[in-house]
Amino acid sequence: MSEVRQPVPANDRETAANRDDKLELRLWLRLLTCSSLIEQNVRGALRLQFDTTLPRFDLLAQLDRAPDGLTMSELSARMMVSNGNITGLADRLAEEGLVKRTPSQRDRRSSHISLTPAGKKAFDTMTPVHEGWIDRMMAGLSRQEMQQLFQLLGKLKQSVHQNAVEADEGDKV
Amino acid sequence: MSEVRQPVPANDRETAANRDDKLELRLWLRLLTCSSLIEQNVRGALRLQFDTTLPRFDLLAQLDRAPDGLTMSELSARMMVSNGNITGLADRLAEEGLVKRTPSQRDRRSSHISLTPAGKKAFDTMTPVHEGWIDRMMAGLSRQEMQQLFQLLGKLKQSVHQNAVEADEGDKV
DNA sequence: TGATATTATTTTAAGTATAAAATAAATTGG
DNA sequence: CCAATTTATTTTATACTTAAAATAATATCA
Repeated sequence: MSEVRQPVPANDRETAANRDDKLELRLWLRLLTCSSLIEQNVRGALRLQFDTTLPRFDLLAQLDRAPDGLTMSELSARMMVSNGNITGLADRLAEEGLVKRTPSQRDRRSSHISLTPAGKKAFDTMTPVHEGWIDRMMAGLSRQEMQQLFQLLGKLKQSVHQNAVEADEGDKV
Repeated sequence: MSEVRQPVPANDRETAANRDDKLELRLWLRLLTCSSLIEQNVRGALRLQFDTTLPRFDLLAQLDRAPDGLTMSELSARMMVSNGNITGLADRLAEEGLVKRTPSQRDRRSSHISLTPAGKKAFDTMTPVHEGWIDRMMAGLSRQEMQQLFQLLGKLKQSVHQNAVEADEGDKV
């Protein structure tokens, strides 16, 4: 009847998971929903506007913040993915001429990955646009809400580190 | 010197990304860090304790909450992954005898996926343990902090839906 | 020293994920 | 009714991701 369609809740992980579930579980599902939502948006936009992927952009971003380059292990830790994953990603980006490997002098096992000029240029083109996407997606939150969210997520992060299910080394925060 | 090692900040996406970055970006990186952390923990625990994977568990969980089963499209929407992904996952789980496809009577294009008794049993074994992992990882937050976080993430979710970069249909919440 | 352990990376195999094209069935509008 | 469109799913090709094994180099310490 009406020409104005009412907003309809999107179907996501929270759809059928509610009332009777514990707060912890609902919180996790909502956190995952938010994270996935933003990730999908960024992923799609990177593909459409720059014909690249999120892992590639992420790797370039890590390198941009580390002018002296990073080892494979450091990249693996910061991006929180497996070693083998980084090997493949770095291979592809090196093929495209965006990153280069420099063998370490002190340790012949490791090498430093860094941006090539082409890689730096590509990243510098993308990053302000990327930042705009993030700003836009968070536009519905006030400054204060963002700060509060940031602080609460900091607490959550600490809690997960302290109570990790496995690999509980006890000395990471 | 001391026998008591001091906690050392873990290296993650936030490591080199700070001071000079905008709040929005830092918030996104922290959100992604939290999400990845929990995900990795759950993934590892599922593998160690039940020799299964997160996508499989996730699909079973979705079906458990929908006793009448779900179509491929519904699963795809709720798990926020592509259609083709669901096809493959459902194929593997069907091979393992945990889910079954029932052709729809009304629409010959679609089928309903549902848990088999074996699938239900497997899920019922895993879910209380899974819930314990989540509870444990969130143990550092008070009830009130969890509620606040839940509420703020709700706002964020809404904001992302409203300001999506692409596929902005304008009628989903 | 030299055996042992640890660390850094790559390789392998399998699974997970996407986008795009293909297939097939249902819906819509003339 | 029927041509055109939309919808549901699968297929294809490629990329990403992991865990585990393999390699190779470094560190440790009796």
